[in-house]
Amino acid sequence: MSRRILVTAALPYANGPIHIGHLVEYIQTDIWVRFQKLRGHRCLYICADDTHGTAIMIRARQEGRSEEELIADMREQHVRDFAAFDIEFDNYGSTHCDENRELCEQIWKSVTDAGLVIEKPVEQLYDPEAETFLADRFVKGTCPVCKTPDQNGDHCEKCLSNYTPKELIDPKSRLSGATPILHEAPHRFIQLEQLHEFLDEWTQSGEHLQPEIANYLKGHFLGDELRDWDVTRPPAYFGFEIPDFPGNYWYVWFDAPIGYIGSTHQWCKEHGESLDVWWRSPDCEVHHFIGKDITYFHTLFWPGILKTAGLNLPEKVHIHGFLTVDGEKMSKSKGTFIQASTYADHLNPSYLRYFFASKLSSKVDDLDLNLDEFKAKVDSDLVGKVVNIASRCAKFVADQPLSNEYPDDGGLFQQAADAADRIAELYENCDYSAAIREIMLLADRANQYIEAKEPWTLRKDESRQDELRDVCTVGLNLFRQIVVYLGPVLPRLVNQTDELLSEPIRQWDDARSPLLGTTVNQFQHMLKRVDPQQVEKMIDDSKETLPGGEAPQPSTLNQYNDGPESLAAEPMSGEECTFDDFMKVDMRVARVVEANHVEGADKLLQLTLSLGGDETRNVFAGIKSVYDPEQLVGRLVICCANLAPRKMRFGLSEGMVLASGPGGKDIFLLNPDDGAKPGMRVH
RNA sequence: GGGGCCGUAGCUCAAUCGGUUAGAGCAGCGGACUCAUAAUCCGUUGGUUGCCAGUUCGAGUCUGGCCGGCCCUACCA
Repeated sequence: MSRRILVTAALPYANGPIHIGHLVEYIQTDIWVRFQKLRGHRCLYICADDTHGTAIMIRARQEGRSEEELIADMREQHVRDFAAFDIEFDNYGSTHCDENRELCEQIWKSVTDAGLVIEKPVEQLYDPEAETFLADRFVKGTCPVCKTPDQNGDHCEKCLSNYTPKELIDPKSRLSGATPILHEAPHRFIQLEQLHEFLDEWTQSGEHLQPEIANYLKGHFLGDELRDWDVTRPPAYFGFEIPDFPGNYWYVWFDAPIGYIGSTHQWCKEHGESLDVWWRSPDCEVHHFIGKDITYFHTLFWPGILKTAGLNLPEKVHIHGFLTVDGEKMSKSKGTFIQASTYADHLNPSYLRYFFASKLSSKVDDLDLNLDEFKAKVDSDLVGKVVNIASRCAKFVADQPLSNEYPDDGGLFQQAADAADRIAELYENCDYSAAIREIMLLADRANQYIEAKEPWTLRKDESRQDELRDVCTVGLNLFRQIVVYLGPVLPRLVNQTDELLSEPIRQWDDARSPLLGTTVNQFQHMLKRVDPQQVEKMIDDSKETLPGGEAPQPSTLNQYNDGPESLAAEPMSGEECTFDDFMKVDMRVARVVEANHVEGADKLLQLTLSLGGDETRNVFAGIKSVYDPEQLVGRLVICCANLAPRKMRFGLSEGMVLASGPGGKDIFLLNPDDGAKPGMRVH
């Protein structure tokens, strides 16, 4: 029975390039879609760029062009990157399109009519110069708890405390540097709580979500009242204006998932189909593939909206974990923050498709790209086992036809044909790694068969040429079965096999009947081993392209705009320091009780530090270029109190004041947060 | 602080409802072969299932505690 299936992958944000972390999802989804199509189902792979929000607006301003120009540019890059990895969308749209706007309006009307929308005033910091409200991460200031300057609007890196931007001391806009003003504006909220009962049932039914996700929702959200969702933004904002709320815009997270439908609508218009067939039909299964970071939106908010608007609920939300590289978070400094285009410059995308497939399961676990394992797996499985089968058979029958009758192979072909359902079920359940294991088992058996039949011996005997042809007929048919099963993962290998055997693979069931009498063409190399030098180059290139380049992600990594210059100027020592080593250095809070110029010294100031009580240290510090003695008296500093005393030209120095910076005008004394007392040890 | 997930061979992972002697692949080691991209084939080493207790005729699996890792959340579950 043929199914109608609509598949989506999460919409990448139009604020940065695609990297290999993104690719886990798009490849996982692409494999699933190709699998469904190969099985003969009607299946659409829908995606789009997510284009709205403050970040896009700000970036467009910084680059001096319109948002439309920016997102058109990004979309082009994204499309190119996806194509390089054989990720084949049926439609790749944009949330900034007429179709999406219409759908937003319709759906908004539905949730409004259902009585879910409520208006409440929201106080937020407003940048009077940039004329926009500021999201928390666009405000900086001094932490209200520990008084550390230059902290984010909602969270202090130093003392890890959370607060609201309103509490921030001396707040500044990151956009214009202006002091933000507290403004109140009306926002509209969706009262998700009204759908609580439905969401309980839908998430806990066991049919739509992985069990760990259902548990997570139950524990984190559903046990309590669901919070109202703020889904509108006052100007200025790049998005769609709301018809019944003039001057205000839908929050990007409202129109982003609707983009799935908007993009489908575009496809429908092009193909003369009705949108209802895909989104308002019990006969259509909707499947979303997403990363675990956006679980909430897709498992609570989004089903709630769909339900209210009378649209198809997802049959399944497939959630995957994050990608790590060599066991760690992707890192720019280590060169493991690898962009799709950088990868494609050096390595064959099929490798990555295969590697991801061999690691992916239906669980939410993170997936590790260990580069040694990557090479070992591709070399051993794909080149050594799979392609090798064709490589060791094809040349014996090049430019000749295969046998007209399928020879006795001891049941091998039938055995592999019987695996079709089992492998299909594994693909269907997203247990790709298990499917790959099954398929590799078939490859092992095929190699064993060839080993036993020794076609290279047969070739030498004129009287056994029919036998040789039979052996190759078996070998190449076993190879072709494997290629059918790997087809969703490796479309290029399918094409190469089509050419070799002059007969295209069209469907999953091609694995059930052998190919006979077809002419075998000259064998061409299908896949090379992974070149370790290229892997290295890719890592090197990833180190170079990022600093100063375009912001890859609106993540914490770059929202502070901290460049690598300081670290580069003074690289890490690379030497490890044990805890005991560290404890040998006795650092103390100290108060500067006296500070004087030193006659004849160009850079030095003489400081008298008090460690409390009678304990003092005489210290010469090279900070004259920046600090006046007057401003130092009374302040707290950190000093090393057990540094061996050193006789200097101007006297004995009994310690060292801690400061950072390259020198000259750039010297920054360390100071403890309020509350610290002279004499306290620094741990 | 609270919660979730996880811990099985050197590495990556299996093991149905609690059921026989915990299995594969890769790596390693020994051999064979020489068609094939230094590929392949045969054989083989390798385990206190993180630790401790408990339930049970029987525990990798269930319960409690501890250790370690990842993640989510935060004067909330």
